[in-house]
Amino acid sequence: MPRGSGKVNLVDVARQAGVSLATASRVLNGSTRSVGADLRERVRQAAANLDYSPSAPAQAMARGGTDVVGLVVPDISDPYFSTIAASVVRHAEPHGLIITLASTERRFEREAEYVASLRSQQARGVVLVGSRTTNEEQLEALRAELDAYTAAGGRAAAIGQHILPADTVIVENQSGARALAEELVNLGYRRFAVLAGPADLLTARDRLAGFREGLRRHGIEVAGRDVINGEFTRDGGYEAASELLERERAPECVFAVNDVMAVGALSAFRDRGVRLPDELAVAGFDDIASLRDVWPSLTTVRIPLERLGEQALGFLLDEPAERSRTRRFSGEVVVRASTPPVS
Amino acid sequence: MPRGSGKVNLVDVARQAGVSLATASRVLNGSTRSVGADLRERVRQAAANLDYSPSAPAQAMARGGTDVVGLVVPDISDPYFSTIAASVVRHAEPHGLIITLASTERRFEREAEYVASLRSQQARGVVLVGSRTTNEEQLEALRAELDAYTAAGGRAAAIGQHILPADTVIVENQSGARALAEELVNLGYRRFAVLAGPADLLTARDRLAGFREGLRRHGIEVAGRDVINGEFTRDGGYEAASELLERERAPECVFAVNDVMAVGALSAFRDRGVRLPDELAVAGFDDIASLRDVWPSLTTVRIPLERLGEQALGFLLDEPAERSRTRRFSGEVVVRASTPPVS
DNA sequence: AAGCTTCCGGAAAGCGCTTTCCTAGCTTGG
DNA sequence: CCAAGCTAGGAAAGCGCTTTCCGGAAGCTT
Repeated sequence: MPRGSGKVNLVDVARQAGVSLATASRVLNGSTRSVGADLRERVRQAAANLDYSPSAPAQAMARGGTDVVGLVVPDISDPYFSTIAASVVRHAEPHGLIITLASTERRFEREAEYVASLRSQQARGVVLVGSRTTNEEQLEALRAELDAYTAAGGRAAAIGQHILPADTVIVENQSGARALAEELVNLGYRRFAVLAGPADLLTARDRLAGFREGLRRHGIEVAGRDVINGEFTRDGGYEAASELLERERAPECVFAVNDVMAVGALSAFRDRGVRLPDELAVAGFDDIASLRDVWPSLTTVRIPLERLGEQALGFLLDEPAERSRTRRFSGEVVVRASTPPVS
Repeated sequence: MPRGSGKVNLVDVARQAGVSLATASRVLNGSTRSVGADLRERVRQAAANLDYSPSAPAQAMARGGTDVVGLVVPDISDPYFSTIAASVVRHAEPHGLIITLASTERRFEREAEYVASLRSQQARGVVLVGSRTTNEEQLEALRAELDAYTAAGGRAAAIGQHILPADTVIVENQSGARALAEELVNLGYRRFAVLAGPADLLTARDRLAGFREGLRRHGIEVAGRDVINGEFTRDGGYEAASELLERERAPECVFAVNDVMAVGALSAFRDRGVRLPDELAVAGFDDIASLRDVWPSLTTVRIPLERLGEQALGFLLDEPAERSRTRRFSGEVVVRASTPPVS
């Protein structure tokens, strides 16, 4: 490559090819209008010679839009979200979409800021991942921002609960947790405790509610004191589990509302000398791939995480619909070593 | 917010405020030039009223640059990379940088494409994460692209090996592995095997070399047949470990060159009925946080992953240096349950 | 062969912003 | 009291591209 000297633009290419700016542009972006084969070749050559790289901002301006899609997750280092992110990135690439990543560090009020930033960037769409809180103020701010964004032509998709003005991919938390509960009862467990995550996170609430419902079908209740709230993280699970062990009456089986908490709980129990899985059973939710190697391997509810991002992107690429759409994915109970049958 | 009707620009704001375009611009981007307090207030009001959102592409054009930083990782769902990504994202935010994420799915030839795309986007910088292969052709393509990018004013940083024309954050793989080897010998192990990852990945090679060097200091060799190559992933570890068990003479201790492989190996051993950790010890490398809950907990080499992204970003924000800079981070051996002292 | 359509290249009008460059109006000092 | 010096607002020139809109040339039709 010869000296491009870093500042080659279409004008240079056109000049070198001996054609007009318009022609050069037409050749280079495979436009609808045809261009003579000879000129086309000349332009191609010139562009290659000069190592021409089109200015994306200029294109965005002229075209009135970009190929950027914003991805907003609560915490990219959490394997649940990084798996979803991977699926979004993977499916974005073939469509020529560029993914912009934002991690709110679970400070949900920042989601609105990111959406504002995406509007400013003229991003084509946004994918909001993660559970929403019940904080109405935050929700309202986010909704307003999303409305402004879609009014400006942006597309929005959410993965989680359907409480935003956006096409939504829903995980059937409640039915999954219910099925899990029933399975655990079938295995012979009767006394349960739940590590329930933050009280205001909808995902956590749904899973708890579903779990309780499943138990209730068999006449089993979980007392409020056996439901321990905490962070939706590994450490949150560890702490909640530790707290649980202080109680006088230990449960037979602990349901952590996600896998990340469940493995934290596993460690907490082990650190206190509990013999797993015989002395205490543990179940999780999500079936995170990178957590499959813990011992005892987790009984959990498998979510098709790879599909979630794909579907969300699908929404963005589809024609905008009149009303926001919904796609539900259900989970599947997977029984593993952490919940052996009660003998 | 009144009807912005989605298409408000600075001209509208200026008109509503009854000032010129120039003044509106000066107010809104806290420019160097002062503007009378009254006008300033009028512009602010107008912008708020109209729910004005500046066009980032237009700004990029006029300013000749963006605040975008590209992050290129081999696989965002791998906890090693997602941890680094988290640290990059976290430290980007306070500087107003926007992170664009690309995951190559370990197809390294795509790194060059992404750098080209970033040049086109006028991105401020790029952070390339991950081990390089020894494939000279790929390396050359990437180097050429990076040179073109920096020639155009972009900044580049790499996390991994210093074989690219970029400021580099280096993990001291070799010395870390050496220290680990010596520690394992001190614990009483003598017969080792290594799950070595891909033969052409520099990181994997360095760790293997360092490990061997450490053993050699104590007069111990690892035969070539006890070094098993495979993918740098969990499944790669599982498979390599399975292969190992077919051998006639089992080792006392297995070193997997990263934690992800190590946990895969753990599962493989367990699936074959090996009693861990007494019958067979396992050690890893990286000390991935989300893998700390496996049992037996992994002896490993702790890398300050959170610092890596921070430092890389630091390079991008610094004044460009004459020659490319280097920052080294060393690992620290952490002994846990997976390698009990040999009695 | 004249009138039509078709085809293809070029000129030019933006896209929305930043930033020089001017200029009018004030302040200030000798 | 006037020249010199500031200050702050506005006009306008880009930034690099896409895309109408035009017009000349070539191909068809009858």
